[in-house]
Amino acid sequence: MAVKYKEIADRLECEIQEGKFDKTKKLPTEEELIKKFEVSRNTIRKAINQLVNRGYIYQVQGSGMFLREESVTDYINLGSLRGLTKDLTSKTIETKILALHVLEADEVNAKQMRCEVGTKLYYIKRLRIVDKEPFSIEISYFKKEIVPYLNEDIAASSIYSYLIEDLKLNIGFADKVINCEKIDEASAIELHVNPLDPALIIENTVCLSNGTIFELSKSVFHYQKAKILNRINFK
Amino acid sequence: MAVKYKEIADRLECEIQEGKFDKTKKLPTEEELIKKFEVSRNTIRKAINQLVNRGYIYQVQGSGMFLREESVTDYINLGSLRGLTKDLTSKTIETKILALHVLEADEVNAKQMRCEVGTKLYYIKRLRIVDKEPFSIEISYFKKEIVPYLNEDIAASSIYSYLIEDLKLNIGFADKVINCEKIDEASAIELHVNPLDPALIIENTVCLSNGTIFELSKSVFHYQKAKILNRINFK
DNA sequence: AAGTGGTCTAGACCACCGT
DNA sequence: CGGTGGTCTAGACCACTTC
Repeated sequence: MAVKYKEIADRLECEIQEGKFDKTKKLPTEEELIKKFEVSRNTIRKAINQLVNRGYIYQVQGSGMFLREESVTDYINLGSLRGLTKDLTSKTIETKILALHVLEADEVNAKQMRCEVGTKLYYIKRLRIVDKEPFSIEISYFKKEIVPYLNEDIAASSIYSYLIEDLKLNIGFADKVINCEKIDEASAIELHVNPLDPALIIENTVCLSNGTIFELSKSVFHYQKAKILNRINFK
Repeated sequence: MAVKYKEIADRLECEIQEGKFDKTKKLPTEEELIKKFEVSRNTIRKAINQLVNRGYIYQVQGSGMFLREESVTDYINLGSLRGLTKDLTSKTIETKILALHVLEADEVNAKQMRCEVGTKLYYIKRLRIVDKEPFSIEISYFKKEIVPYLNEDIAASSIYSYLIEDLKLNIGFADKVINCEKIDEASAIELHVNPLDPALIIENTVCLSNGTIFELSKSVFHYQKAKILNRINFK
């Protein structure tokens, strides 16, 4: 990581997940953390800020830092990069690759990804299976220019781990559009729901830190199995 | 406001919305903003951070600060406090109060709001109408202890403006759970959709800065009219 | 009044982008 | 290489909570 505040944030995140502060639901004071990690106050506060933004804690002026209530159910977390694998920890997750090949951007794609028609894109269609039952259909496009290589093994495990750890991509920000539709016929069959049943849909546009769009995806979720959680801070 | 970085963030937000940087899609450098607002670099960076978190801009090390693409369509913004009125600016929005009274928390309410059974709650049911067509049904509970007074006028305009500007509540954070169901009969009639059509649902638990839950709400949206946008930063 | 987080300043050095 | 953001430090003072 090499950056102090992120390292501290990650360590504290681990401690929180291990239940270290569950008894009191209270974290050490800034002062104590400054001594523990031997950094300046600003650095500690930046680390804390990460935990606040990740939805773990909240701060109360004059009082301290407290754990937020844990969500009991398994939710899809909008703010996390690594998808289902990290969100649904209590479940078994499998992935079936339905398609994986390179194609050229048509006009629709090109407009959405702000690139030339004909730009090479990886096209991937995956069925996600949670606890042995179909959970979602995900269609993704990656710019080949940015993700030069992909295979079934990578697509079956975690694409994002590959992008971050192996390709060292710097992922910057994303737009997620959520809505709800009557499911299309093909998806209904694959997700084992009836035609015209509802479907929860997330369309995702992801950019590198420098602002370039590199991925577009559309996920169709089983309406009875998927719930999205979003933790928001107003400050 | 009284706090410099928020004031600067708000001023820059206005300038962005007015289209001041549309030509270049680039903001002034930190250096320039420091001179313009006569504050330290940290303060400017805190202000900028607000704009990043609000989804307006992104920063590129070594290069500058740039506007994010605007979303063309009208979306519900998960991260904003003021609801529809601010999200759907191009539309006319009306609110019909279907119910507004005080009741005592039952066991379900009490558990969700972490309060005693019998705690006094405002119960509000509203139909939101966008461009003359039914858009959503919203059921909210507010702790009377925290929101001692509410009336139809307030509930028909913006409850949150009232809470913030008049009651001076410090709103801290919220959990939003989004899912998709077959609509219930009553809502179907009110939203003018067919029974068993899909419905987009947001359940919302809102806390004050000190961590106390003060509101619980459930909104049922017209599945063809509501789209949610969430802008996420990974840093 | 003591404890704890929130805001702000001034300055140093590093990392990355573009010319 | 100059320009621009990113990280980090040290210290001051304020605002709120708790007792």
